[in-house]
Amino acid sequence: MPANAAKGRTFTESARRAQIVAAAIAVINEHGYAAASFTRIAKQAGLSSTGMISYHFANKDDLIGEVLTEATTVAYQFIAPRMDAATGYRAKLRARLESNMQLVRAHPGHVRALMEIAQNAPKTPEFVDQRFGLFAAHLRAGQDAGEFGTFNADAMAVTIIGAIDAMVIGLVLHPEVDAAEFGRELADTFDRATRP
Amino acid sequence: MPANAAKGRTFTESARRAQIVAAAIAVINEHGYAAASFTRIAKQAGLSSTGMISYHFANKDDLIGEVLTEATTVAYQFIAPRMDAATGYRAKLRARLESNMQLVRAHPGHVRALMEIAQNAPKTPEFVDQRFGLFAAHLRAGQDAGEFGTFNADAMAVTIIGAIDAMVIGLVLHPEVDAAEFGRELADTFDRATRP
Amino acid sequence: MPANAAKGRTFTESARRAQIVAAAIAVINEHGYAAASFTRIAKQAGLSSTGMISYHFANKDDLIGEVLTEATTVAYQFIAPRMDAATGYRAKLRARLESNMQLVRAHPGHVRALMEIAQNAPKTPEFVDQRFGLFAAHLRAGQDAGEFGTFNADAMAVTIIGAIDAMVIGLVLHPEVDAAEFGRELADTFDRATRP
Amino acid sequence: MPANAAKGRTFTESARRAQIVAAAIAVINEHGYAAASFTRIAKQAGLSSTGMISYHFANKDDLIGEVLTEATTVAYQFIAPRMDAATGYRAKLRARLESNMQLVRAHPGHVRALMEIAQNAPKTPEFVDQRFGLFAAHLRAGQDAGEFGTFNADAMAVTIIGAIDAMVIGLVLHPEVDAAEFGRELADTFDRATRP
DNA sequence: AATGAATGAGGTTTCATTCAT
DNA sequence: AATGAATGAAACCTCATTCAT
Repeated sequence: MPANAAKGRTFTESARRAQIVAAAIAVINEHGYAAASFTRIAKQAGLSSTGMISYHFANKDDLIGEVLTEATTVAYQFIAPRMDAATGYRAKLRARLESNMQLVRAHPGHVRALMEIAQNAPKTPEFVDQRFGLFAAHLRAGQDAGEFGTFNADAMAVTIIGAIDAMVIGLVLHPEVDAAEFGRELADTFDRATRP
Repeated sequence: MPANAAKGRTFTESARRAQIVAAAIAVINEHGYAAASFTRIAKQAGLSSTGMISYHFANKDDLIGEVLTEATTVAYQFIAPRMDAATGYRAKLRARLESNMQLVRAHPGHVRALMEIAQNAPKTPEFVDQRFGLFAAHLRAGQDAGEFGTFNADAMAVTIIGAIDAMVIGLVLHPEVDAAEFGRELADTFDRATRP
Repeated sequence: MPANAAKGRTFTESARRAQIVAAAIAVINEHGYAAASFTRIAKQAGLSSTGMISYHFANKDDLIGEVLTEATTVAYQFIAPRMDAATGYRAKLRARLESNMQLVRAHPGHVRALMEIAQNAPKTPEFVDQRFGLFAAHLRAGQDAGEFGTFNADAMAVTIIGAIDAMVIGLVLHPEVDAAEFGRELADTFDRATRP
Repeated sequence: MPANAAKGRTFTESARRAQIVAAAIAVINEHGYAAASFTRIAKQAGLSSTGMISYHFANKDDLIGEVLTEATTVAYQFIAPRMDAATGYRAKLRARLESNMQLVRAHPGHVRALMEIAQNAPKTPEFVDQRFGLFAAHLRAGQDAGEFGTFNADAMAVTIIGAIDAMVIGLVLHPEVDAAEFGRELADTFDRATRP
């Protein structure tokens, strides 16, 4: 009687969850979030019943939440080291923007799923707020350090996040575009915009 | 037997369509696009059955299309004169950005619906592409005129559009925020970013 | 308040009915009986509302009945003189079968409609029974006159009617087939089968 | 989540499918094909919802297809051995016709359903064509063997099939008629018609 | 630990018919 | 004589979830 039995998960249990999450990501990529029903996910995962999914996840939110966690983890593991390698708020911002665009080509499936869920799933404000908070804090710290100029950090955070997401979606939809170049352009844009 | 009877619309017919469109906008605002079912819209409009909606609109796409038309018309009528009043590509860009944020407070329902539909409805890439084309053309023309600096106009167009949408959504979700100020910040941001 | 106001029909009334019947026949030919809804018929007739149809016909059965009458009348007027021109039961049977197949090419629309209705409409047993009675009587009379051999007239009537309908449908579906030839073959078949 | 889960069917699953197919046959017999809605079939089967049917069958075509398979199987198993027992094309034709009429009394429900579906369902031309092909081939082979006389085999095939179907329907509608006798009459008719 | 079966609400759409004007 | 508007039942189908085994 799992379905999140107090988080103490056996090996099999974890494997099953991972398998289902992977299937969900695949389905979202192929058909979009709206079409990611339990039925389709089960079929994709080669499961014979949707009951299987309900057994391992408390409900759909639980599953989608896990997909979100998986996707953000992948993103984080890609972006974080690249930011760490950069020195200073300005350079870190550039690293963030450029690596985010490279991520689109490195893990297209996860990125696409992330975007679809963020846009369409009903329950993601906390996810949005968290991202916003991190950006705003970075900008304010950079301003305090004198690396950034004068601007409303909240407004700028929203602006940058929106720009990132739009460009990510654009790159996903247009695989022929040079992601690295667009990433540099994006970084240049906000480098100019945040200059002291 | 309407449902788009060759466009020749009666007074009553037009009134009902408008009423239903208004109800759809209200429902989308309250529950989001995904939950905007005929049943909910009918209830919101005080209609006794969904058959009523099907009678006046050929199908859901037809209804959503009308909502989109209505919302974009409202937006256009708000923004266009403010852009016209500005002189030069740079000033027009600022007017566009600032008025777009004022629009959020002037017509919150229409803006919210517009965003929800653009993000969630399956049939809107043309709408997206059109907006992108207009922005890219404006930027290129401004570059040719020497008002803007050197940058990839496509990348910048995506960036600006994403920023607009994100800020609009942010303002919608946070009514306490000073939209005019955020609009000015947004305009300042891209004024710096596009400077020659 | 017509809808069969005691059969006393004005000129306009009759014209309207005829127009609607013609539209119904056209729709049945294009989309089949099952798709012959009031909505489609009204559109075909260039009417702005299905109310118009309900106004002139008591209900759908009434309309379909009129279509049936119209089609059978056309068929009768084509076949009757050709039977009359033939002498004797045997020759008349041949004339009936051959002319019926020629009718398919002469009035394809009416024939198609007739078949569709006879097969699909729920309320046509009387029509079927009437046709059966006429055939059986003809066969029995021919037997009494010594022109036909010994057989169960009822069974033969059913057999012939079924053969006619199947061949009609076949000809309708295969316009390239020589209807006159198939008509002769059909006549030959039952000439042999009914020979004394 | 069945609905044709790659054909690997459980016992329960098969039982339910059979139950639903049986209910569909019963409904078609009582109310005709057009009225054989999921709702009515579910009620007939004692099921509480139409979702149940959708769960076991991919869609209505799937269900109707199964009904058709079931009915043709029953018919084949009745007719085939009787044809096999006969020697020569002429005798086999007689066996076919006579046994087909006996089948009406042996399995009235299946026969009625078969007729209703063949006539009314949209997706059955292949079924019709196949039957036609078999008959035409039999007739031609018999002609080549010198057992049948000279006639257009295609025309004769259509004729015989039409006669069969009409008589089947007639027998279904008139239970008091002696099916065996009518079967013999039918066989006699085409025995004379195809004689060399 | 897992599965197959079932459920019932909800989705959009089409339909014939009614009625006030 | 005609029309536009409305109705509500019924259609097929999909969904997330539950439960006995």
